[in-house]
Amino acid sequence: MFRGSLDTIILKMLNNNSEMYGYEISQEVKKLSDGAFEIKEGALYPALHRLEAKGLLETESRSIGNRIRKYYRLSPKGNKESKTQISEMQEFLQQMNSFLKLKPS
Amino acid sequence: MFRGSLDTIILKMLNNNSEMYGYEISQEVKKLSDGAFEIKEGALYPALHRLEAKGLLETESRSIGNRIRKYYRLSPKGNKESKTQISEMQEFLQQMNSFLKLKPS
DNA sequence: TAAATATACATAAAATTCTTAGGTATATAA
DNA sequence: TTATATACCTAAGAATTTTATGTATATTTA
Repeated sequence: MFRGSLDTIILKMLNNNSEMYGYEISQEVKKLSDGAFEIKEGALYPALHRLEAKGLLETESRSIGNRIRKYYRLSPKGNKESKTQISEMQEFLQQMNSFLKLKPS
Repeated sequence: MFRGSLDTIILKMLNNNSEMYGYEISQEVKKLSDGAFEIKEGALYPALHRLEAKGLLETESRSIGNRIRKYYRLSPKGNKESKTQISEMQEFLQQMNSFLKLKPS
C-alpha cells in the first residue's frame, strides 16, 4: 500500500462506524476499496495501539462465544482528529493530482 | 510531507525536465506546488542516490563558476519507471479519494 | 565591507512506519 | 479431519523521513 495513509484509513473507518474491531476494519477496508487497500496485520495492530496511546481511540473487549474481540471507537479527541486528517489527506490528494498533471514548461 | 511520494515527485520533475540538479528540484517542487511540498535536503539527496543506484537516474557533474552542480536525468529505465509510478500514484489518488468520500452505511 | 542569507552538495543518528515472519487459539467449511 | 477463516499479538529487519550537522561559494543587505 501507500505509506503514511494507514492511520487516516483507520480513522475514516471509525468515523463512519461507531465501533469496529481490528479484523473487521481490515476486511471492510479491503471490501470497500475493491481489494485495492490490503492492511497487513503486522501494520494494523501496532497502528491501533499507537492511535490508542495517542488518546484518539478507546477500546472495549467483548466476548463473542469463546473468542475475544477488541472493539475500538473514536474518543472525542479522535473524532476531531479524524476530521482533520481526512481533510488534510483530501487536500494532499488534490495537490498531488495537480502536480502530476503539470506539463513541461 | 506525505510519506512514500518523494520518489514519484522526483521522477515526475525529471520526466518534465530533461535535466535538473538536486537543489533545483527542491526549489521547483516548492514553487510549482505553491509551497505545499517542501522537500528536506536530508530526504532529497539520499533519495536521488537511491534512484541512481537503482539505475533510474544518470548524473553529470558540472562546474558553474567555482561551484559544482550534479545534474540528474532519467535513464531509459527511469523514463519507463517514471510513467509507471505516476500512473500508479494517480490510481491511488482516485482510490483514496473514493474511499474518503464513502458515507456511513 | 561585514554579516546574513542563498546556493549546493553531503552524511549520520534517531524516529517512524511498514513488511515479513512468526506465535496462539477458536470456529467453520471442505 | 484437515484446511481455512476468524481474531488477537509481537519482534526483527527494511525502508523512508526528520533532525542535526558539516562544508563551501555566491549574493544580498545592513
